[in-house]
Amino acid sequence: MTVFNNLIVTAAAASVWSASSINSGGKAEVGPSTAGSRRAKSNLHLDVLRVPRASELVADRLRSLIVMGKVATGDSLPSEKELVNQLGVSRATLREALRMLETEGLIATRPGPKGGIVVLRPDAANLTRSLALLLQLEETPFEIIFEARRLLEPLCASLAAERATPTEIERLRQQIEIMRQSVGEVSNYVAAQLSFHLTVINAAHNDVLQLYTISVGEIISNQTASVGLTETEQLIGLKAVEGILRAIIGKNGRLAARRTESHLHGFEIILLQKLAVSKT
Amino acid sequence: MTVFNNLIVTAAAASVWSASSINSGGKAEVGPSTAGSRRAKSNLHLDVLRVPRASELVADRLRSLIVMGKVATGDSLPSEKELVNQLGVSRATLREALRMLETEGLIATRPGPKGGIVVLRPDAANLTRSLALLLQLEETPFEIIFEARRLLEPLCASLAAERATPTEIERLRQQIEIMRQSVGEVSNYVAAQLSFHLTVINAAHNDVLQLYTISVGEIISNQTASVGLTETEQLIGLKAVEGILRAIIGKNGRLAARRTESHLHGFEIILLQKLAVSKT
DNA sequence: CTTAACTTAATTGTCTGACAAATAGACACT
DNA sequence: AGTGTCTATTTGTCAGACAATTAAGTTAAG
Repeated sequence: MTVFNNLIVTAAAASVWSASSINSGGKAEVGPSTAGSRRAKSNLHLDVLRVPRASELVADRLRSLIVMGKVATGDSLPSEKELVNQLGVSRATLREALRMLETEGLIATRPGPKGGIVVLRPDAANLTRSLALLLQLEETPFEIIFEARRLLEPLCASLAAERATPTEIERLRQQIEIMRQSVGEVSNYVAAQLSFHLTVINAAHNDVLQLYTISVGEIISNQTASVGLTETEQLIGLKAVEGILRAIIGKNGRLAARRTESHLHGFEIILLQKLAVSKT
Repeated sequence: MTVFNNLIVTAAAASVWSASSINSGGKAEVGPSTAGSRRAKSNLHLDVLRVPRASELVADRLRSLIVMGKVATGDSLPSEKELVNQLGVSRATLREALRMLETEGLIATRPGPKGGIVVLRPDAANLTRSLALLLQLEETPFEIIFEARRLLEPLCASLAAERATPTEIERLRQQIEIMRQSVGEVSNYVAAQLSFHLTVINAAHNDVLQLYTISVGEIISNQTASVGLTETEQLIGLKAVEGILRAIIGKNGRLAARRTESHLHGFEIILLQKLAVSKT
């Protein structure tokens, strides 16, 4: 159970990985053979010196406090006045740091007594925002996003079949029961189905996969929240999730994956049709 | 080829504050049955009113400009002075907005003439940061992160086998050639292998999957960049990627996936051993 | 002619002090 | 019980000043 010590890379250098972002081109162009300079060039390679701003340093310090667990979720940080005193920076600088941490989903601020700076527990929402931004800029089409979910969620279902605890299976059962009872009331039905999916994803017991699947799912449901479902469609969905649950109970990962895939696929077809209609 | 219109959800709803957020318990406790109030309670449900800050509105406006393509990547936004004039807000407010956009990876600022506010093309790095933050807070163990990559990258390989273009296959060939020539020079070898992996991931032609696989890969290689590889290990790796390429050329998705999985698995075992050693 | 040192101007980075706005609580009034 | 009013606290915004950084031009020395 080895745990990473320091996953977060402070904005310093450019990460080796995404050398030239998503643009597949990426000529690299590393060669030090650009010119025949007279003076002998030493091979010593120095990274460019990034001079950090005060506001970045403040953000780093406060972020450390939070991820180190020095302040618990829900606790308040000292007021801006106190932080200004303790850190020895101006309020403007401090506030710029606070906006950064806020954008990272680590804190929230509110005016008034009893207000102040509160530590949050970041959830998948930030991941979703980052992803949405990138997809928007790439003008990624619908179908690609659907495809990604159709590949990821079955993976989760497969793992869930191996790993789901009795408690989780019981919860899945309850959620199906709620779905059955709320056939006809679209918003309740949809909410219950969402819970079912989330529980399956959770039962995969892999945080990374879980976060990914949730965030691609959030993007889709943000876009499709408005479309309704007929009662027939709801009944079909109900049957599908029952089949998924049976596969999970039977610890049949392949079957769970296949059923999840076809469930999602069926849904996507319906959604795409309705969206196409509502656009005209 | 339907494309989403507006993927980005502006921070509006989701009253981060007292909504109990992620606290797994999540009893919800919404029921309007808390008391037997005499006066009839209407069922009307109103979301809490989020009063936006000026700085948030400014950030939204500028973000729109960028994602709408009104300003191209690499271009400069007007200087702070001009923006202050045009938007009618104080410089402090503007600068808080700029820090938010900067945290989102949309802009960078630099002092001096020829400096200013330049528009960036966000890449996977932000996604990686968000993910790293979440994993650090959850204290997600090594093995889970490895597992995620071991599930995602074979998926990419499988898709790549179906979809890789001749150009991409040619590039893969070249990268293997570079790997072969740089056996013995660890850093060059590792860089070439990285390029190979990135090209495979690219060839899957699914942006979402691509971004996910890259970001989990970045997290891993940020942590393991320091460990070296013996010449024997490099030769094993070389054989492995040759096998993957053959499977891709043969359009055999399953085989490509299986070989990628075992390649990664072999690597992980080596890495975990070396990390365990270097910790003692 | 090349190189080094200096000046200049443009832009972001930081600081200070002030006031506005939002909010929780106490208190008086009906 | 409810409603309005005051008060104190905290964040939100503003205005103005100066410091730090940097690109380009200018001058002087070799």
